[in-house]
Formats: sequence, C-alpha cells, structure tokens
Amino acid sequence: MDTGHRSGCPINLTLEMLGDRWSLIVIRDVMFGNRRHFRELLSRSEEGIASNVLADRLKRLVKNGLLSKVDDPSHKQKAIYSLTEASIQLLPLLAHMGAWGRRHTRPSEALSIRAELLEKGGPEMWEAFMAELRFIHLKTERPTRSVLAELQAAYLAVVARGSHGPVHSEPPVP
Amino acid sequence: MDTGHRSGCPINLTLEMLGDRWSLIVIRDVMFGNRRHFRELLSRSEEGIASNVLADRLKRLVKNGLLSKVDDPSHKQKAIYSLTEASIQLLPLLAHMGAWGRRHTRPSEALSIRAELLEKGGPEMWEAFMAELRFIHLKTERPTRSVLAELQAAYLAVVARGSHGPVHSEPPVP
DNA sequence: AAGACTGATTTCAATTTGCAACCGGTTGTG
DNA sequence: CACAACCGGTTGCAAATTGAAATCAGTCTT
Repeated sequence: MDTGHRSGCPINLTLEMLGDRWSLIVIRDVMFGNRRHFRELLSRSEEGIASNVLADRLKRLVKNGLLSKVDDPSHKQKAIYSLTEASIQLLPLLAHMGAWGRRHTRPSEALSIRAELLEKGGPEMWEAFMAELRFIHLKTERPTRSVLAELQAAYLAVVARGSHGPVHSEPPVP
Repeated sequence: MDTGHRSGCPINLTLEMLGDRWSLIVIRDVMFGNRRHFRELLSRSEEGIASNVLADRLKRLVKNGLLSKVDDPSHKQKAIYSLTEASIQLLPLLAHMGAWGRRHTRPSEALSIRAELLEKGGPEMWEAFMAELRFIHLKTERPTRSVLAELQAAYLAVVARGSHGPVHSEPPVP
C-alpha cells in the first residue's frame, strides 16, 4: 500500500505539494497580482520564472487541485487560471510567510507594504480578502470590501512617495 | 548592486530560504520532536532524509540563522542544534501548514492529531508553545505550561487507541 | 583491543533547473 | 488580405541539485 508519499504527516504532505521554489510564487501572483494567463505569469513577475518551469508548475498545480484552468472565450488560444477553494485557503499561510519575511529577511520597502498591511489587518482582513477571492475566482457573490484595492492603493502610495524599487503601471505582487 | 536574490518580496525571500522539500522538515523535527543531533534527525524521521542532504540543509539553516550549533560537552564529536528566535517564530507558519494539510491532503490520523490540537489551540496555544521553545532552545525562564507534553500525550492516546500508523516508543513528529 | 556510534564526506546516477530558441495557431492592424 | 504581434506552450542542452549507498576518521563504551 505505497501511496508514493514520504509520510502521512500533514506538514510533510503540504510540503510535497508546495515545497519548491516556484509553486507558491505562482499562486501568489494569481492571488495578489490577479495574473490569470500564462504570459502574464511568465513575463510580469519580478522573479523571472522560465517558461518550461512555469508550464510544469501550472500542470502540477491544476493536477493537485490548487488551480483550475478554463478556456478564455475571448481568445481561442488563451487559458484562464483560477484559484480553487484549497488555494484560497492558503492566504493565511502566505500572510504569515510575508510577515515572517518582513521580520527576518531584508525585503524592499515597496514590496513589503502589502505584507505589512495584511499582518496588521489580521484574520479579519484575511477573511474579507478570501471572500473577495471567492468572488473573483469562484463566482460567488460580490463582497462589499475590496482588500485587493486597499493593498494596491497602499503599494502605489509607497511607490509614489519615493524611489522604492521599480515603478510599473501594473505593480508587482507583494 | 546585485544581492543574489530573485526579488525583494518578503514572500519570495522566505521561499528562497525555506522553499525546498527538506528545510522545514528538519525544523519541524527539531521543534516538535526535539531532535537535537545529526543522527536523531537522520534516522528517527518518518521521511528518511539522506545524510548528505541533511548535512547540507543543517549547514544552510545555520548559515541563515534558523538553527544554531554548539558542541555537546558530553561527547567531543557531538553537535547540538538549537532553534533560534527566527525559527521559533516559524511556529504559526507550521501550524497553518499543518491545518491546511489536514484539510486538503490525506494525512494519517495519528500524525494529524497534533496539527488538529495546534489548530484548535489557536494563537494563544502557539504563544505558550513558543515560550516553551524559548526555554528549551534559548535558555529563557521555564514557563508553567508544556504544550510539547500536551501534544505528545494526545499523540500517544491516539496511537494507543487503535492501529493508526506505526508505533514507536519515541513517536514521530506531527 | 573491539566494536559501536559520532557527524559528516565521497561517489555516482538520476532528476530538476535555467536559459534560449523555437512552434503552430490566433488575433489585431494596415 | 498580408503581416506582425501574441498565444500557450515545447524542445534541446548545459549546469546544478538530489538521492542512495558506501565510506571515513575520531570518540566513547565495554
């Protein structure tokens, strides 16, 4: 009865699914940057993922139920990637990861502002964000609060204030 | 001014430090299993890390300030690895990871019980655990509550109750 | 002195990564 | 209609990383 897993520990199983250098970067870009197409994920990310690695990760993430893929009706060749309930529930994890990174690494100021906001907002803000993500990706009812807009506004304010990293019309993810 | 990093995003920097299949497993074993020596980490883990990979990860983790290494006075060749404040602060992350894995993967019941307890205990329990970890690894004052003992007891109770995975005199980490 | 135990290192094959070029089909533009 | 730009990938290849097993020299126990 070999399941192909190293162990049944929930932390280990999570690590087997997401424990590499790119999977969570992709999910972060979809979640915070609302990148929904292959090319957007490929070229509009700070980190510069290679196209073959991106293709492989998207395949894996879809297979593992962390992303869903549908055809874009407006363009026969386009695919739209969406978060699933499972990946939406990764938000607290990403928030903690951002908070930890802000304390224990040397992040750029501009790219930290969202992590800071998300940490200060706490679980209440996370719930609001998750509700918004369900609206965007799972077509549930539109919530009143837009955390995405709050984060975006905060980022733009920091960038406008000084020279804190690269300026784009469409900002990078936190 | 190339820092050698892909980007200054706190999530990315955290991923550069911990985003691989083994680093967090090692920290988990030190944290929840109180494994402090090379051999303990090598042979008493469910997942079976290879010795060269373990040696490399320990080196990296020490270099990055997530573990500290001191000589064991009782044995000239022994080294004792300890958590640092930075890695102790990874506890909420590991707790979330366990909670997510419990919901979205198929973990074994016995190995899930600690994740469940840690999730139910919430931030209050995490703080108590972190205080205990500071006592164990950073020699701060002994706290009254021992979360480690609570988790251990719960695990042993589940194992005793039925055939839920392997039985060891020293149980694996959650 | 024997033997087990310590934290590793070595060797080698297999896998994964990063990089660049490329692909056939689709779309918007002149 | 011609054509360039764009679409989600694929291919080929070198370099780096990983995994498994054997090995090592110093240390402790008996």
